[in-house]
Amino acid sequence: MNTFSFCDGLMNDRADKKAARATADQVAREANVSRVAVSRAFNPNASLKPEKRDRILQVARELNYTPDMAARSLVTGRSHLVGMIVPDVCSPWESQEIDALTTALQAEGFATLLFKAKADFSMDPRLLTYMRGFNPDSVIAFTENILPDVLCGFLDRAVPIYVIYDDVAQFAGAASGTLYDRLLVRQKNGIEQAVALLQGYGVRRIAYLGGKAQSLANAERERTLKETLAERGMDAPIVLAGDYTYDTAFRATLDLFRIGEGADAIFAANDVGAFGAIDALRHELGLSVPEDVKVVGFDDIPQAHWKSYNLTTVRIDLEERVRALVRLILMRLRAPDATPFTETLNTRLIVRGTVG
Amino acid sequence: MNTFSFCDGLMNDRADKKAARATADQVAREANVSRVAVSRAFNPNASLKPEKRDRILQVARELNYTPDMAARSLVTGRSHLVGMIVPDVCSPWESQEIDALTTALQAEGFATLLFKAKADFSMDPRLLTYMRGFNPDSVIAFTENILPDVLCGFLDRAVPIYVIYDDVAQFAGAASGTLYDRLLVRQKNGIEQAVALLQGYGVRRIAYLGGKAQSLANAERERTLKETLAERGMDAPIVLAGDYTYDTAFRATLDLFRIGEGADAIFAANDVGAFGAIDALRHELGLSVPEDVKVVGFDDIPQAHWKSYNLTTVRIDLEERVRALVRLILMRLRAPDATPFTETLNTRLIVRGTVG
DNA sequence: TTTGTTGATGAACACGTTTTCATTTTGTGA
DNA sequence: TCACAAAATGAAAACGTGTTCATCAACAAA
Repeated sequence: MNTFSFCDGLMNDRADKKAARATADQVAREANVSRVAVSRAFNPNASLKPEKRDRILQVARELNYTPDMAARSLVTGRSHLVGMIVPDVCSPWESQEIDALTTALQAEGFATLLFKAKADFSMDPRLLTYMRGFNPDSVIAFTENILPDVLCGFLDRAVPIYVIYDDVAQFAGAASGTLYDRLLVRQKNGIEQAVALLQGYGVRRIAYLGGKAQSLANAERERTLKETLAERGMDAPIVLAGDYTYDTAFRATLDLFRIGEGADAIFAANDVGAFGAIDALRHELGLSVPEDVKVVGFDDIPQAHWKSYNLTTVRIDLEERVRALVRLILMRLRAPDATPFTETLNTRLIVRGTVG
Repeated sequence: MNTFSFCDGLMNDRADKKAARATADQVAREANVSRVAVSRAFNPNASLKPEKRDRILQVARELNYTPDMAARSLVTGRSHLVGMIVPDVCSPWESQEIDALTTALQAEGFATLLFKAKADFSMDPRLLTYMRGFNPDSVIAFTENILPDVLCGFLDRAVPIYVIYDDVAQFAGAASGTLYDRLLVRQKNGIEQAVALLQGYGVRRIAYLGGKAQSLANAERERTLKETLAERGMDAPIVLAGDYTYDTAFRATLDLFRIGEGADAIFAANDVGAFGAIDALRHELGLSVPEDVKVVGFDDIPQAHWKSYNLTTVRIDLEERVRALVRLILMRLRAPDATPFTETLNTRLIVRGTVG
């Protein structure tokens, strides 16, 4: 129960095939054609007389026939599977991303193969080994401390790998060495707008409530915030440790005001953290938001517009991002050796009720 | 973009195999054994001299070899894939369930194959056709209006299918006709406790804020609530239409108090709906919870303990439920013809701050 | 030593497709 | 009608594995 029973422990008891699925041979026999014709009927670019194709598809429908993906994968080398490695499916932001990616990929004929990494963003090496067995055409990792190069070592076919740093996705192909396709998020815009707004309200002391320590997204946001404050001649932020969770953000905020010196505004590394901060301020410290303390989040998850929070937050457009990522994957699969692409997305501030 | 390009629109361009994965033949050659021996080395119950097995596994590690699941699936008839059909991955309850199921199944050597159904709980028939191609060993559907029998028609192998009604999971095997494995949730306990608590506070007029109309879970909860109220000699509830979303719950609550006659307590079909109701009461209607109106939810999602809501809710133990479901799947795969099993789970009230 | 039993071994087959290639059919213009 | 290109067709090979079956070695019991 505690460990994987993968790879070296699989039970390979043969399945009962009493109610076996229809095969291409059966369809061929029934329709008086060769098996090859059936195959061609299901491949739109193959040449086959239209009426013949129609008849075959008709018979296939009657027999409830579908090409077997395993067999197809074996000869084609394409599994039509996209592996996703996720530490926490419950996280609102990640679940949104999984949802949107699955929808988009499904429309392109790919199915999502979901794997759960460990909660600390790390990954059991055996998980990679296991995943490799399924031959995914591409891999998207939400796990920030497995670097593309490491992943590449395990997936030794030329599999496009995208590692999502929340902000950055990188591609690594065994062939392309250290050159990656990149999906970048320009944090600057949103943070710039947020800081300008705060400054307009006369905010002076800003606290940054961080995400997971290993998170590169978190590092990038912190760096950009510091840079922006400096450019505007404002004081450097007080940095609090966090881990993207509500509870940790809640406690960190309590500490900031009870033990520490407090702040005029809190910049949280993600929306869920912002919720924790808001609740600590309002329900435990007796402070009001935004009158006493202003709060800004990151992500703009659906919960951000709930009236209890009504959060002002820096938004990354999810649909745009997913479209871009899917486009990268498809292009890379089509042209494995093309020179690396780079797509850049913008962020912008969504102004709601927690500032001003 | 709008429709599936499944099945009849697949691009089957051959993948470049320049960096091909190691095959069992290569391992065999390198280790001076037959290919069969390699196969046996990876199947623990096969008989093979221990030292030979060790040597093979060693070579396999060096060559970074993993058995190809597609090939294995082809001959074995087992894909080690569990298909999940989900309308909304973002829903907190469903994402929790996906997360826990994936973790548990992964530990048993199964990977999760995720498909997205339409938002109205319905499913494109082509989605089933598509999924069938991957030969999942079992299917878990979160989509309430695809009945097991319909699913069975598409998956004509003896595939265990579990349809999750949030409260009820049923199994349908082509062989077993209309007899299902059943995973039941006893709603009665939790609702009983909630009603008793409300009655103790002198509540008289209760509103039931429903979930999706097609949802059987919703129907069951409404029915049980009515039954319980009747048993205790209380008035029948006012029933409001909903769809499990925050926004709809928010508006329904406004209507109830502005157009309708209001209520002393609101029973929401799920936690997210309860949040919508609470926010409408507090932030739009100027009423306080729990003093003016008491609110009870369903599910006990992680957000329920957030201070802004601190929701009193009827809990279904997720871990227990997932364990039971995985156990059912494994047993059914091991013994396809065994007589149907039934597991029953309980619910209980988690008392927090929205009542009392 | 002989017999019987158990465990290890590899050749051949099976799984359900796609693809290659040589062949046949169809269509088009002179 | 003929010649030629283009499209349609099916036989056979390939993909990478698990399993069956007959064989062989080893070892214990008679």
